[in-house]
Amino acid sequence: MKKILDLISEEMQKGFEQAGYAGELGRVTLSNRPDLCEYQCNGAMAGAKQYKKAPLLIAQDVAAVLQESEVFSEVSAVAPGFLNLKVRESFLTAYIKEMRSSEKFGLEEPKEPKKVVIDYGGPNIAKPLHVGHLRSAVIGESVKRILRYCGHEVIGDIHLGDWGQPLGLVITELRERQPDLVYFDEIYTGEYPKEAPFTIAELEEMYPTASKKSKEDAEYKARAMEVTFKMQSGVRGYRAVWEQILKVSIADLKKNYERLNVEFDLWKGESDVHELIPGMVEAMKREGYAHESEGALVVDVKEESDVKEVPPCMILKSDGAALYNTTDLATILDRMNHIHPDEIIYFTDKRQELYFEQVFRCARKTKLVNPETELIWIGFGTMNGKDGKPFKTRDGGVMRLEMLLQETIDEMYRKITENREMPEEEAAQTAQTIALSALKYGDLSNQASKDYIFDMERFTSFEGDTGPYILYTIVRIKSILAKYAEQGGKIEAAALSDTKSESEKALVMQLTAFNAAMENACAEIAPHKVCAYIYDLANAFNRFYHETKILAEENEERKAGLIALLVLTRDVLEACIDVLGFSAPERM
RNA sequence: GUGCGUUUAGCUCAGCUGGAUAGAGCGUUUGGCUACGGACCAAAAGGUCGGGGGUUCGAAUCCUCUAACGCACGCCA
Repeated sequence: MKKILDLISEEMQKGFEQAGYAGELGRVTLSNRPDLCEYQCNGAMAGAKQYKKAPLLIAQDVAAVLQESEVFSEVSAVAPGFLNLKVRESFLTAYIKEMRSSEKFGLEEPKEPKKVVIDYGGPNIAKPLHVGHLRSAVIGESVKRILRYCGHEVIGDIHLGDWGQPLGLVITELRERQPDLVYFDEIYTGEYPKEAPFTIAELEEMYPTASKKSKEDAEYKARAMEVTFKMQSGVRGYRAVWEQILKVSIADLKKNYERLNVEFDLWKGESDVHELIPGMVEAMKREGYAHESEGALVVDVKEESDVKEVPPCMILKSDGAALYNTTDLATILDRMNHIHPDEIIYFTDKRQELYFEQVFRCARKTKLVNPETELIWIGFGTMNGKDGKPFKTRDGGVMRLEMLLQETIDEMYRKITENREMPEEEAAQTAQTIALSALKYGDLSNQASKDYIFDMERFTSFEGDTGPYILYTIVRIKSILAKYAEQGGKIEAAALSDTKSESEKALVMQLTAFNAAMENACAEIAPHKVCAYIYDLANAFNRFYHETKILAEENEERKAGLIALLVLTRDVLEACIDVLGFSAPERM
């Protein structure tokens, strides 16, 4: 169904045309002076020059022809030329009734649904998940859901880092510690053990150790590079260890992402495309795109319109080894071959901007993608601590994602058991649900591209612009609806009736803005717009709730109408938090 | 050095793509529970939108200069 602002604008356009002016002037927006009107139109001022007429006179002409409108209950022209509008309750009621009976509350399907691959998460199997991975996962997941909700076909790919130097380092460290493992016996031809020779905890500890050693000890580093090469070139035992690392690590990653309510459709990684690399590189050479420079193989990606230096995109290092660029390009090739997406969206730290610019240009130049394929990179800012510096643990180390989540859950558990009597198990479950909303809403309500400050106290608060506040509002509605059902009440969407108070009308108006808000968030790839929308909606509801008796309403017809309004509010809120990637409990 | 980003209330952030008196939350001050969840609601105080110049009837928003901070600039990812 059409967006409410479009419907209102259409009516306004008719007004302009009937009064003898151009219809396009009749664009209506939400009022920025709610004390004066509900909607406004500034077209008279925009048309003043064109018609060489005072804006106020134009506005008055338009207002005059709209006095009998079925949409507007009030149209007034005020200086210097604003058209102040109020809409009829019956118009709004008709709109939300249609919303209620429509799929996705009337959100229109896109004219041309796109096939989109979203590349997010990007953990390295040799390293533990830390807070830096949170943003990519949370934002990527939400964008995936928003696009999907809006009718696009979306494939989320975790794009594991499973083929680079970090793996070589970990294997080297393992060999240092357990040199006698059969994996490292290159004459061995038998089967390798099924059990991994390390636990996830050991694995997580080995990388930082090895990384530190390689920086201090050149010989160690050389060994690690050799090991990386052995693994990549398929030396049997090294490949078998690699498989063990992959297995142990993925099991742990799945557990962690599941707790975050993040689901990937594809668990592909760099290793999945490594066979594509030789052919791709060969083709780039053959077609004259790639050339040697300072010993390395590069593709020039400078363009004449550049105002800055854009270094060439490196395809192979001077030692002939592949690097991040190479696997990313091969991944694009792989996706084009097997998925044929219209669009690929990447979520990474914003420091990688230039890097992706190079990769995208290279992919275009070497015709890895079609000219119409959109490659979109979205960089997100750093999650900082209260001091404005990158978030650290109390003793200054890197905060592991698991720890952060657990701390948030503990804090939430403390709060709910303080306020409510609740069975142990339910409290634990609820604490998790609310903690996730706190963490995700705290992240998503900021613009992705900006750095943001992680403030546990603020995010877990039940007051203000927070996840828990949104959940509280939903739970409150559910509680009323449950009581209503206990009393034998029935829920009928058709019962929606004209609004009776200002706060009720404000709530309804906020509901009618749903499709515009969702569409906008989708078009701009901006989950924070969904957050802003539901925060306004929750506020509008709480205001309305506070001054309206619902279950105590004596007129049964009216009561049924109010209940229907509550149901719609709850459903819209839940649809929105679902695209944000969290959910609401029944009680809290 | 070059390029990109940020700068809005004490703090954390919005600002619907140029409109009226720049909005929220937290914090501060004050008021409101014999209704359905007071983990709520209402109100007040608090801003020369980093600074200068320009375009426009009209600028936080567009252009330009400038300052501070952050980031990136070939063999890391």
